[in-house]
Amino acid sequence: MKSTEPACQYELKAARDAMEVIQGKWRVPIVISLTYGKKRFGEIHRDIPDISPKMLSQELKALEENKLITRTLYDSMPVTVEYALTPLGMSLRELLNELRNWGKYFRNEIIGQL
Amino acid sequence: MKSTEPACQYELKAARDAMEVIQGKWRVPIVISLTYGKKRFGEIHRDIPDISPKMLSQELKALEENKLITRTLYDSMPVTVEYALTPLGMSLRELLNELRNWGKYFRNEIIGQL
DNA sequence: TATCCTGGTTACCCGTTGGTAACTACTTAC
DNA sequence: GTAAGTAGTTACCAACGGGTAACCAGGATA
Repeated sequence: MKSTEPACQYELKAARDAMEVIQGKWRVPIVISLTYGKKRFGEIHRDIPDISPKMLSQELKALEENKLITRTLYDSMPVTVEYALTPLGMSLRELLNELRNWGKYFRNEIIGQL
Repeated sequence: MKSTEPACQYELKAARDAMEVIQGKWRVPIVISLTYGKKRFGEIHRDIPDISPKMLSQELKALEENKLITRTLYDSMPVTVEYALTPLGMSLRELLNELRNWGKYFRNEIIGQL
């Protein structure tokens, strides 16, 4: 009996890399919010009303460290900050599409039956 | 200023549904292992050497509850148990592909630069 | 002078996730 | 009798993720 799939190991590592970046309750929602265009802190917050400022700030930092978003500070009258997806962040589009598609499918198949 | 994207709310919910099912350190690896065909407990364990039997058992139960996999017990000489993807589980293929593709891309773009 | 807007930070707490080690039960092989 | 392979279970514990509430600073507005 084959003990393991050799190719499997490499595929597993790639999937884990991706999950590490996406993992957690808030990163996917934040990135999705930014796919509609650059936004300010408060605008993202209004897109995701149940996130606390602490988590939003923390997760934005993590996304910036992973080069998925940029943070731009404007020295306007009431200091404004704009967050935007980098090309790398935008490259998540397809993955996020699949995520949403499958989420809808799953809801119809399983959750809908309850 | 627009306070929120109306369509965004529905999209966010779908993505969250999907993430809830996939979330955690081990579910994606387990499902990927099973995309290579039905497997026994020990075979999955050999595909994912760093998972403990406790976690493997626990996550297999969770995946079964979400109707992604089936568990079949065979009354053979040394009791064997086979896990296999359901059609719903197989419907994750595209999502998992995107996950792996993006993981490889991310590794090249970011991790590779370090 | 007080309040609101901007965009956060800090301290504290709790529940879940996941890790380790040991143990179970049955059968076959040495 | 002892080990090894089947498929797990149990108890105990540490770390992290995330929630709440309060607070901060600067400028504008009333």
